[in-house]
Amino acid sequence: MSSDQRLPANYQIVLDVVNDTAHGSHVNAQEIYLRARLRQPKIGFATVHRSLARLSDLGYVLKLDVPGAPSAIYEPATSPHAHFRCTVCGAIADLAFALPESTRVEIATRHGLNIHTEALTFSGTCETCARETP
Amino acid sequence: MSSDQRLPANYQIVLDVVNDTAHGSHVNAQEIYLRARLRQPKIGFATVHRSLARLSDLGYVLKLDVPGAPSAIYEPATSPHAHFRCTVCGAIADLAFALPESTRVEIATRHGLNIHTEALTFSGTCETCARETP
DNA sequence: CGGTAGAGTGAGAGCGATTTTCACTCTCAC
DNA sequence: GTGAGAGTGAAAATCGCTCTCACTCTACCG
Repeated sequence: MSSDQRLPANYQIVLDVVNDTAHGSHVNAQEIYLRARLRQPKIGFATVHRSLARLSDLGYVLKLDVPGAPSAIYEPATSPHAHFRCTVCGAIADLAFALPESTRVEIATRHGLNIHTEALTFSGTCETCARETP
Repeated sequence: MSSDQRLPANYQIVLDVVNDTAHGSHVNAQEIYLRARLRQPKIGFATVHRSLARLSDLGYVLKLDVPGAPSAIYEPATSPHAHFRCTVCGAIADLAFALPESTRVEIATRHGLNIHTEALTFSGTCETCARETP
């Protein structure tokens, strides 16, 4: 939290928007743009994208590329966890699961890789959709 | 391999192209289009995409949405494994690793989900790039 | 105080992957 | 042979996202 003051005002607004996201909800850039406009009506689309890219680089927010979803989604940077996407309703949910550190290390070692990030996404039908679409 | 005969000729061509892919290589739709044209010069771009979508639905090929990659990539449907993408050179590699069945079942049960597919992708730098970009 | 270099900005054009549209062509059960 | 339905290719459309460019803002120098 030390260098927050150094963020340009707009970046801070975007960061706030993402962080004000309800826990477990997932917003895309379009949605973030709309919400940021409520706080700073003149902010442009490009700026939101630029901010998200930078914030993601800095590790302040998490960018997710979910297979099947039309656009990237963002969430506050929290502890690593997996995601689930319902192929029927498109909803995305957090799953409290992360690969054990040891597994990642072993894979990296075995293949001579430097692993920085991991993305684990499941797809299928959620409880609700499974009931409605048998 | 039972119902292959029922596939429209073009779909079969696209399937063949993907299956003729060198083991471990990863091709995108553009590349598949070019290769399919060698076998059937009149095939259109739309048809290739349509074929891939259907073949992917049928489980004959695997569609991968790799975070950071500009386009989806395809590979023959084989046993499940993870992928690695080098953020420097963009190369994609197969990793012989899959989540244990039990883990998937447990997550599905705990959250009341029907999990059909899982996608596990790591990002970082490959051995070569790590050497060249210290 | 100006004065200015460099980062940041918004609008709109541009881009690349994929999808849609549409009129045409096949296939095949009858 | 014929008609319905699936398949097809070209071109246009869509859609997220990135780039460009002229302008503005900020921070620091003198």
